[in-house]
Amino acid sequence: MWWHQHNLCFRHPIEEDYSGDLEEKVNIIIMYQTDLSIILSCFKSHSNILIISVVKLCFRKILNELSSDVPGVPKIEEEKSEEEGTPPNIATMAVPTSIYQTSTGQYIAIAQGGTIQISNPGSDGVQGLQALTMTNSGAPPPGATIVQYAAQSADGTQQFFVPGSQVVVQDQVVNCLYKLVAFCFIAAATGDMPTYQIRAPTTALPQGVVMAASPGSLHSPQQLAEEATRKRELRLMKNREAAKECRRRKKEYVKCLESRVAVLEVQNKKLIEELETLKDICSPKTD
DNA sequence: TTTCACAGGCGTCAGCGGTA
DNA sequence: TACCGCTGACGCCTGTGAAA
Repeated sequence: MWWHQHNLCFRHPIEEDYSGDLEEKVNIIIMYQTDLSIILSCFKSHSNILIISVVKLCFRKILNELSSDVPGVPKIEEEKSEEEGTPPNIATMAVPTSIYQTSTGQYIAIAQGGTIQISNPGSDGVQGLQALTMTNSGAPPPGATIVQYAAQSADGTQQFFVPGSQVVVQDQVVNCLYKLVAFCFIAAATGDMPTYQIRAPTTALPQGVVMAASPGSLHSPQQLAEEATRKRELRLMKNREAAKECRRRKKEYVKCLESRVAVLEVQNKKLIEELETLKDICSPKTD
């Protein structure tokens, strides 16, 4: 069977594949899922040549990726004769206008029309499973950006607002979008949209805080010392609140990642089952 | 009941990056 | 350049469950 002739095997990502980092776990699962999706789509198009090429490409990438991180996972040698350049019959896809790679290796593709596609290291090209569309029209709060999220497995498109001030630059955009994606995965999985607030930076002082006089109005060393003490207490109080908020966000983020892992593992299992079924159908009966 | 290990939360400090 | 917010790291405190 070509399956085994090409030293390919399919298995669900196991715990040993992960180094314990939750984000890495999510990325590895997405990687598997993306590649499985490509393989499945090839299966459905009944092109065995295409299947072999794509499967080899996908799994060499997966195994080589794992072999660099996980001891005991063998590398698959490059087969330049087949893989160099774009094979003439290999699937073609719409190429977005702009592709960026972040410092974490994620690919961000911005297509015409504003759709943002997120792909991960090890996935093939820019065929991301997530798509985000950002627009600034309509009637959202002033300065806000509408973010539409659509996943292949989601029933419908979710929509929510992100304050304009939260749209920052470079990797922070990626982090922000990834959190939104994780959040929407849960929403898509549970079928409802939980309450979620991106809080605007507070400008009001907490109760009990008294604004100090300007330094120019202080004269004696005692007044200067009191001013320094007030400033320190104010700074400590603000930092205390910031630390609480930071921990709350971190817990929420970890919960999102854990939920997403659960959802992706279920989806992976279904994809593998579907793949096994199609494999039996497509395999020669003599094998 | 007491002791101990562990987890989780909190306050603080330090360092980094963004901003005016 | 000073200021500010965010976050990792550290130490402390408290609650909890298991073992003696």
